[in-house]
Amino acid sequence: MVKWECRKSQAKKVVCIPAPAPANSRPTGEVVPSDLWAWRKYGQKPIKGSPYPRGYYRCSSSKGCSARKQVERSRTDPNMLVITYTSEHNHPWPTQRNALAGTNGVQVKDELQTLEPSFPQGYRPELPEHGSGMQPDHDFFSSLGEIEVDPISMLLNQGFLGGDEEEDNYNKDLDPFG
DNA sequence: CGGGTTTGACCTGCGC
DNA sequence: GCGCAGGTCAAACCCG
Repeated sequence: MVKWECRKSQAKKVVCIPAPAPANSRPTGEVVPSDLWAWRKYGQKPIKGSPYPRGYYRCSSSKGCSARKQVERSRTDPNMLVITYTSEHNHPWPTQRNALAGTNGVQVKDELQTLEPSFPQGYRPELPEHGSGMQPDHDFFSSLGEIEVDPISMLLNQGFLGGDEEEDNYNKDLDPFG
């Protein structure tokens, strides 16, 4: 499901997820399931070999965050989205989406708790607490990859994907179109 | 008014 | 060296 590519000393994570109902997507944009991080789109380009454009997003949760992600639609499976994560967040969790609510800074947890019931295996994301300070190169994101589970896959694994067949299919025939 | 999205231009890397 | 394709920037626009 999750693939890590360690080229040029930079980890790149590629995840394949089923695209939400087309009716949900915007005319020119792709609707991406919330992965708890706040993303700001900064570009879009048509990709050669793919009839669908690719969107470029940056993390807007934190100013100095270098986390980026690319969202493109699989051309073998128009109903599938391929999200590529580049770099990682240099901050724990969104500081302007839930934590900023003012009520408290643990609302993020609430969101995860909602997901928890779907994970009988007992997966519990380690939410870095905002008081313990955050390391510039926190391994949080990486650890997600180690266990091959991350917020977005969590959302999708709930039932969208029956298995890895779709992903496998995507990876083995990448050239039916030339 | 601020933040996010859209969209064209610009820059860079790679293959021929 | 040139052209292509991918990636990023930045200005304009839109929405809450």
